[in-house]
Amino acid sequence: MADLPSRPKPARRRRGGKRVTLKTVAEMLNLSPATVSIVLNRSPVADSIPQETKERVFAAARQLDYRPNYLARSLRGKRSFSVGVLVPEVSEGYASGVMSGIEDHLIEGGYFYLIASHRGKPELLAEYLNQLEDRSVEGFILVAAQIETPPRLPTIAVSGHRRLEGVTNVVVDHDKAVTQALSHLVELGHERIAFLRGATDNVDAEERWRTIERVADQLGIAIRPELAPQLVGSRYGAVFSPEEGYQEGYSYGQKLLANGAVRGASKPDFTALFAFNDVSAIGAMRAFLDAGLRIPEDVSVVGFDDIQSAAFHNPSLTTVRQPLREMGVSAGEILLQRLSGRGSYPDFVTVEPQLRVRASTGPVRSD
Amino acid sequence: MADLPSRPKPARRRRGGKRVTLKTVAEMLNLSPATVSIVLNRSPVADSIPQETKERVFAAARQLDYRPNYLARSLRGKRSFSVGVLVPEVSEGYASGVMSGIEDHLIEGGYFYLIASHRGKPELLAEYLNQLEDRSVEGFILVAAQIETPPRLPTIAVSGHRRLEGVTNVVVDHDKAVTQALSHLVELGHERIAFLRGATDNVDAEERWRTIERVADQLGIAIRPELAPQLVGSRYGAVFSPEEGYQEGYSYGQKLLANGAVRGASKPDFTALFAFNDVSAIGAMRAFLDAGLRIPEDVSVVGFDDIQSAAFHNPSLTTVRQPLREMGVSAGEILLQRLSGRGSYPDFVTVEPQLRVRASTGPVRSD
DNA sequence: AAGCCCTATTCAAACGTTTTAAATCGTGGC
DNA sequence: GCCACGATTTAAAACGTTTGAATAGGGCTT
Repeated sequence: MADLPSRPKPARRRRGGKRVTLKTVAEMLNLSPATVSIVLNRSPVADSIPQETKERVFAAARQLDYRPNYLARSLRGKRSFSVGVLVPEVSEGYASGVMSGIEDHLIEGGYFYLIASHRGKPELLAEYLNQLEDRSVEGFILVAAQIETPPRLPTIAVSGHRRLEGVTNVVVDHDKAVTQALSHLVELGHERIAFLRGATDNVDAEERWRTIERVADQLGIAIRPELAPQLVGSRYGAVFSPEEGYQEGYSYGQKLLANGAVRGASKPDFTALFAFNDVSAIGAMRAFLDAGLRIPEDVSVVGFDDIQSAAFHNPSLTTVRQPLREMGVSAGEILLQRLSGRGSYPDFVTVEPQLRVRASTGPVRSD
Repeated sequence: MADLPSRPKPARRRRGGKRVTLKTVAEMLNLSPATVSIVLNRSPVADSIPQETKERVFAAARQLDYRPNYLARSLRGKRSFSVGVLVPEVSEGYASGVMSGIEDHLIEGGYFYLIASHRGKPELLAEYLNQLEDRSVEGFILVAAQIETPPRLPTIAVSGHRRLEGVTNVVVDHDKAVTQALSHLVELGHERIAFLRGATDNVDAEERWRTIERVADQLGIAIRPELAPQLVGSRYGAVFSPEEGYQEGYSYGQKLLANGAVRGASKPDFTALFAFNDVSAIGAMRAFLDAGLRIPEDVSVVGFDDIQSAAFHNPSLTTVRQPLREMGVSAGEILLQRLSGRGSYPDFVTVEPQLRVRASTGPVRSD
């Protein structure tokens, strides 16, 4: 790869205008295609071929700029060196974060990936799984996808949750994530905390909420249902767009202010918000600011994910970072391992969250 | 597609455990694979096949859940129904915006796409172009990629600039974009305007700057070199990351404050900034805010792109929206047309920018 | 009855690999 | 002079499809 740029312009087509194939190379050397193939692939049988012949083959291949035909090779060898990646929407921050990591090991390992957006629709997801299988992908990486039945091929689910036959789940350690966030608030003196719960169609929502209930209980935090509304999400059929997420966060922020309103007081009956994700946190912050509240003096806000803009918001957002890129890297890596087929594979791979303390959280003020 | 979910679980493998192939179907019907293929593909020759036979074929195919093997079909037919997409980095906002549109028509047209990130490195780009060509893609879509020589396959360049043989460029109308932005500032009374120029490795930088010089001249705006520094960008070899972009915007914001400092005054010698893009605009805004300036009272800021977080920033960012998704849609559409090979194709396709006026711009104050 | 055109279907090659079993060819042992 | 043998190399099948040429049967014309 390093020497590519300096290499002279490749021929790739023979003088006749025909593609350079194994046969072309073989004819040039007065050998058979079989021999050339064996040498070029360094197949075990190549041991019995004298060094001198090998060198002739390599030289000829280089001279003609022979490039094996992938389709033919895959057809014969039943390996396509491709995997399918299914995301809700490529432009959505969570998915694109994960995607950026997927590539790392896959391409090194000689794999490329085909992408499709399922837009949260189960029927589209099913359809694409079929189409990609028809295209002979060797495995799948699913990001934020709900599946009931395991695909027929080796599959890695990023932030999946179910234990399914043949599926490896790459998940963030929710217990640690939630504990970090809530402990941070507790240390700052917060006791009355509001929450935004994830929508039912979000793969992480249920697990995370269960964890929150458990950890809150351990820390002695009471959860008041009217201050823990569940986001609706974009539902099946809608395109997942961050704009909608912000809007939803905004309106739920207003809702929280209404539900937590204290007669005669300018401040609501909670001092902190733990949102389901950064997008909704930012929307809610905006609602708080618009209502004349100060952040973090009046209300502290904690998000989840650490999307790109979280750090550059004003005020910058304290959040639990999910290492999206690393999760993508793991997914690619594990799929590669599974495809090379050595033995067993894990059901779950857990990655570590990290609390990023920024400007949106501060100590409780008792004025 | 609509009836897929309700369809009973497909067999896809025959009782023997062998894949269902054309031959399987043919044998079941006592016909030859050729006939089955002709019928299933509705090839012209199928006219001479009686309706009754056709129906038998369709029925058998459905019953066995026959799915043609893509690799075999592509090998034979020399069409892979795949295209290659090259972006700087999938998680980068510009690229993912475009990507989300690319998919629309491609998948409808039976195409999938393979993605790779060139990370701004020409040698990686060249390498991937080769690898994808080896994989028999039928064409390319390049996003924010610098190429000197045209690829061997039909290519659409999104925000390319050069006129290259075989390449269709999808570009935003820079003249309109710049005119809208600068007119807006002029209408607000701004005369002393600072700029951030795009880095040399950015495909849009040169074109946009030339346009700015021209339009500024028309509008009677003087460009002062010390207030129009050029961003350095991530240079070849670095991963394109928004974080770096923000940081760079921040430090260039500080630089502008230094260059534009007026002895004894608390405000700099410019009342507005037209940044190269939203990321640098947001970084610079942060620098201004940190320096105690108010936005837009002391300095108005205009960005470019309208990335997702522009609207939700505080203050929200006035910017020139590039219809990224639409540009992706166009790219996919045009490539599809070119692949289906009807006649000639355009060199350039221009899309319309749109000024989004938000809270970061306001009238000049003379206090 | 030969020739001919239709209709319905099939043959066989081709796409470019990989792989297994087998062919070829000295060579040395007996 | 025969045979086994190691060392090289190859023929041929297989992967699953598409397609242009070919076939078989039958009815129709002259």
